[in-house]
Amino acid sequence: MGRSPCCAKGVNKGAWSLQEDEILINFIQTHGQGKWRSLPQKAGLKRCGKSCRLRWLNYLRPDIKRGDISADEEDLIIRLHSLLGNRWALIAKRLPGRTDNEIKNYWNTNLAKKFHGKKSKLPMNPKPAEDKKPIEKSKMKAESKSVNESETSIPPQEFRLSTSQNENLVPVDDDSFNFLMEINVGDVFIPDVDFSYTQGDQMNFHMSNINHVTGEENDLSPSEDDNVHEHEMKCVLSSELKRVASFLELEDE
DNA sequence: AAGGGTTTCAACCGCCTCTCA
DNA sequence: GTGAGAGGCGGTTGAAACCCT
Repeated sequence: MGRSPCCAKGVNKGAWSLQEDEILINFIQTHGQGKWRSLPQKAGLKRCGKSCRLRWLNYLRPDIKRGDISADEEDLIIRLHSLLGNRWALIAKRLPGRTDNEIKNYWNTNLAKKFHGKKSKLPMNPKPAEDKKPIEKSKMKAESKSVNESETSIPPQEFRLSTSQNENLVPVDDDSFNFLMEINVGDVFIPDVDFSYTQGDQMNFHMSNINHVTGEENDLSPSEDDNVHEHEMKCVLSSELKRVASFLELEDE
């Protein structure tokens, strides 16, 4: 009947006591972390191994940063969430000392309401004019020329930022995937492009709400020219995602 | 002060992926 | 190549804290 339960009966649940915390900290300090399933028994804790892992990673780890999320951190969370979606662990990797659980909670309690249903309305950092380089549609199409023509359909699936094995990255896990933002960390900029994905033979592709150099609202509404075939879209997205992956240093070692 | 509603966040649950024999 | 076990992850829950009347 499926997998065996990860936790044996009789383990403690709920909030951790100070004594339990001390036992876990002492054990990990002397033996290191890992082997979570066997840890409770070895440490003498009446806890599930996964519970120990979670307690350590989310609360007891010495490098946990306590205190409120700063404005900079919030801004980064917003931008990364726009790019990565609910991939809290990935987002947390970009915020030293913050845990995926903390970021997830922060998003759900503070930011979700703010941005729910507000595509392309994310705050933008004003940038010097020379840094603004919206993708040109003509360039997009030119890039799509290299696409493997034999590939005719892409099943909806989760895209991966890892590019080491899949030369052609495959979007998308949602009805839409939005590059909503202009990433501004380091020297890499991801232009503010909205890729609307429609399941079927074609994707409707259009750039929207591009924050131009002047800051003026653009009027690039979808048109015939904006429609590209799915595999072309794949190529474009692949190119963009590689840039993102490179920027985020998320590619496989 | 009381109590009812709302918010917060630590912890749990269950599925997915990875690793190794 | 395959299956089992362990780790990782995102969604969800629920107790405690907080707020409002």
